[in-house]
Amino acid sequence: MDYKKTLNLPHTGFPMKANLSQKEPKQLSAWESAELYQRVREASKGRPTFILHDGPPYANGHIHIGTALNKILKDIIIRSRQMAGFDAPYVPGWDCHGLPIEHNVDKELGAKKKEMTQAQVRRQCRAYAEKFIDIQREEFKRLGVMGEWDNPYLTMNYRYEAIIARECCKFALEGSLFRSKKPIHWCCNCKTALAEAEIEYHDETSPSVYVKFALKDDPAQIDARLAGRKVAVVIWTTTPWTLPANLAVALHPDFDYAAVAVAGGEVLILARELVEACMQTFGIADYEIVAEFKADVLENKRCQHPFYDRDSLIILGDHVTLEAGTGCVHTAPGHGREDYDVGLQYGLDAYSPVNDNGVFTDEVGLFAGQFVFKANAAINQTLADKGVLLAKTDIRHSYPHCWRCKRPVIFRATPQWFISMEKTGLRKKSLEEIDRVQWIPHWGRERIYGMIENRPDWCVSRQRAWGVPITVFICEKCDTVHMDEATMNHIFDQFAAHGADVWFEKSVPELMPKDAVCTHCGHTGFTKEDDILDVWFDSGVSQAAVLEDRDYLTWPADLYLEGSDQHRGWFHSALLTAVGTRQKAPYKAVLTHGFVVDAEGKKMSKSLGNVVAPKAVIDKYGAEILRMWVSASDYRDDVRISDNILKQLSDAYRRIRNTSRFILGNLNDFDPQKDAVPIDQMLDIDRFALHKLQGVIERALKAYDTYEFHVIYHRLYNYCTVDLSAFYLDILKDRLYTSPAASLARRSAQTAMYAILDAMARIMAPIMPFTAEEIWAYLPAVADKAESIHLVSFPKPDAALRDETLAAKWETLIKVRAEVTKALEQARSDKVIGHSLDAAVTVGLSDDLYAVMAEFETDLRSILIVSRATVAKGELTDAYKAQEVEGLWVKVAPAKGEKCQRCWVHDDSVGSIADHPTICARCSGALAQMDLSDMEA
RNA sequence: GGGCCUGUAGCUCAGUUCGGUUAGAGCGCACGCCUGAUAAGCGUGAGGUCGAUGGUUCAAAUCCAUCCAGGCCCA
Repeated sequence: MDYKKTLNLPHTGFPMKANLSQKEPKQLSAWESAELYQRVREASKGRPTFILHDGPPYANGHIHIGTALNKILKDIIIRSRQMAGFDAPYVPGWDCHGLPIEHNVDKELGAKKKEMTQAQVRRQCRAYAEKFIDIQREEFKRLGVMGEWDNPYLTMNYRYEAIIARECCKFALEGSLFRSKKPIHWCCNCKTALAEAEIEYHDETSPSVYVKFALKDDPAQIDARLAGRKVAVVIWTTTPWTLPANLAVALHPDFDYAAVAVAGGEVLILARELVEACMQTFGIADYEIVAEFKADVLENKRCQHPFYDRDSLIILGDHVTLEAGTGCVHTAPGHGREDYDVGLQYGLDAYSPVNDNGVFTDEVGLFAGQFVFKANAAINQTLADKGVLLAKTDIRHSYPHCWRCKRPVIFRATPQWFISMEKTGLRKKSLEEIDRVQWIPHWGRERIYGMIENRPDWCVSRQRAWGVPITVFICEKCDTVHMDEATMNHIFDQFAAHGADVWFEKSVPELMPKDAVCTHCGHTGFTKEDDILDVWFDSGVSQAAVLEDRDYLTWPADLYLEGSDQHRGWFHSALLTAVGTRQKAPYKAVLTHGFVVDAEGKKMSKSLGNVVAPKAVIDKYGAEILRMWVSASDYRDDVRISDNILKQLSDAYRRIRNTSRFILGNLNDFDPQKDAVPIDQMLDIDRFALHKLQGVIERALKAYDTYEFHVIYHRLYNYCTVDLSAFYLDILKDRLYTSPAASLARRSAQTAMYAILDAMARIMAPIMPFTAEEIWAYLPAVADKAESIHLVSFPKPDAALRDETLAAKWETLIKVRAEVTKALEQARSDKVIGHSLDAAVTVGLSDDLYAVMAEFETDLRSILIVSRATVAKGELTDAYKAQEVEGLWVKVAPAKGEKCQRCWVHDDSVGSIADHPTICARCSGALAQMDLSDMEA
């Protein structure tokens, strides 16, 4: 007789090979046609909500691995909050306006753009954004991210655009939106402002001049030795044309400066460290340092402008360097970013007497009407004539050029719109709100606090085409900004109906409410502002346009989750727009993740060739493995990815999958409703297994709560390997296979395994939605079993299944077992045994250990997976002495008796049973309870 | 250059808050067993100057300083 047929071997249709990359798309479309997301929403109606508000990715290009990390983390959180008992809707969004899209459309259009209206260009940009929204939407869905994909929020939706305008108007209404001049890159040929991304750097030859600025104040105040002398501060510049706009000379607060006496009794001031080099440049051999001092003695002293009758103030700034020049920096706040920033601190005007063509205005007198670069020569001549030009050479250096016409650009101050950090207390209130938010990790608080504390007013102007305009009107007569509730609502209604395009398509009277009158001068003629809002404003107000505008969401959000760069980006703009209009932070908690780096921890870049594309990972391993990668990493720090790491995860996946498959195979004849064994009738080891499971559940739920997913991954994986596969399931095989199918012994094991796999599947569901669903489908049917695992809740730890006393005994037994396996291994290498069932084991125990182990003696054979196991008191001779446990000796000998052909245990009873001479008494007893009619045939 | 952060076995992570016995786990690797989870399963073993240096202390992966490497954001 073939006794193998009398065994209950595992059977399941659950495949060993996952074939993820092929099967995932099928699963996704099945979920989609079952409208799973909608069903989850319906099922969780009335529960407390958990709102994770999605930060909108930019609708340009394909997703990259960092976007995948971000979206998968969000999905894990959404799914886990959902399964923890919340109603957790997910509304994804896209950021649609802005320069990069306009830039790419520009490239596509080429020369055609010049013949198009702004409205036509905007339509092209809209179509471009739509295309990439569709691409990215499919890519996100492929990651297994579940959400409201058919109704995402888009910053270019008409209603969203209307809300952007409305929020902008609110800042104008309360008076924190104001106009001021600020230098920007300007192309004189294209007559347009340029963003940093539109600048290319090329080498250029410029004049390099050293100019004396005569000190007007009494030099004795600086140093007594300078009393009565003619003193001048020496500056260096490569843009003489900016000298007409000079308002100051900047020194570094930490540098030493020297007063150098030269021929004729004149004294020159410059950085101590640069004296020698400069004197050489000036061709002055005969000089003497008469005094040295720190820069602060010069602060707020006045110099004479070299060719105008006005002062140039001496100021201090950290941007001054000793790399070139004199350590005294010519400062024209209207023509340089650093000059402007330092000028702000001294209340200097962003003076910029240059028009759109790059030509000096009439204000400058001497050089009016000249193109700035051409004026360099005339200015240098004037300096020479005035006797203030110390040296002049040419220099080749890297200089910014226009990306389109390739000509050198200038820095020029033009009117820009700002949101004041001070006028309505925006900075102070934002800082207070920061302390009401939970920052995870906690250092996020320091990071954003420092930024808000130090940032300048928010420049919201962009001289672009693709975006939402700054919707304010300006009185033609008195230049006053016009904004009131009626105007705000009028703009909102028109934008909501037609989009922001109406601003460019309709006339001012059409855009304003009837009878609008300037509150300042009573005039009724207005102009509209042309500038576009900074796109950070667009996404910043998503808290208003999404959270507040959809009735199933809440304001503030429970959580914002983005990369740590967003402390300056979205977390920042969302905070300012919300505090400015609603006095509160738009989020209760902010979670940040690090960046994806390569195997060496280096950032990914095309030039290094270390970029990992999500699609490549999905095609090779499946989205599930990518998701496991996300869950296995401690994302608060930077996250490494490499083929080696993915391969490791792939191995781990197979282990989890196989463990699940083994359990499913052993549950094929198990109906939990009929066959489940009550806990008090279950075998000890099965009860111990359920006890351990409670710990796993508890740990996992806690980790989901604190967003520490790598803890779950490690716990789940270790549980599968150590607790289940190498211990519990290995021991169970004998009982499962050889006991009669419906026996208590087997049903007890099945009861435990069913609880284990059910819990495991639920715990892994947020991380591995595909595999969890697959397991769910194969789990035995019970009444009210949900169609999808994504409709059910997490398992709840059950105190009734815990038994600490039992567990303590088993933990001791596990330590003993570990020592026995070592002894068995030694016997195996000594060729005493092969399989552990070839062995008979005797353990010698100290009194303490014996007290625990004696009651296990009956089961010890099966627990150790040997043919015979006996316990004895005290030391054994000729035995293996335990290394890790005191008072334990193990003696291994070949098992006596024939090997039972059915259960493979060596036992004396084999051969003694007449009907079945090749099997043991235990097996023959089992057979007696079975219907053998099928098998014998 | 400044702000914030990170650095524990080949890999992914514990341990660092409140210093205390030979620094842990799993994977991978090597070797062995099994062939009734089989493109599976079990076991044993080797692997770390805890980024470096200096300091505080009876005692440092843990506290302090400096440096090195890397990341994000600024300049």
